[in-house]
Amino acid sequence: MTRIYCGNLPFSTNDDELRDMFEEFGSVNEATVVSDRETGRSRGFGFVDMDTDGATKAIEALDGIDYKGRTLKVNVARPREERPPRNNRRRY
DNA sequence: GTTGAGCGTT
Repeated sequence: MTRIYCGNLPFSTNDDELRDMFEEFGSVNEATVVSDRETGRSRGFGFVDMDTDGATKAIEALDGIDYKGRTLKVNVARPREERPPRNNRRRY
């Protein structure tokens, strides 16, 4: 299984649409469009978890293509960034 | 609009 990052998505793209466009290259385990937790709006990128061979094919096929006026950026995802504690006020 | 979350215990 490989995690894929898909950036520059139109705000109109949903999890299901993202899954559907990757399904044609392999079995998608999980497809998620990231939304801002505080606004509920799409952040314009998402992640797809699928079979490694399908992921490779999908990256080659989808990276750089035009999708609804947006040039998609598709590549293997980086590990999730560590979040600093939000409930810890800075104190000096 | 470019690399996800949670909001005290999985």
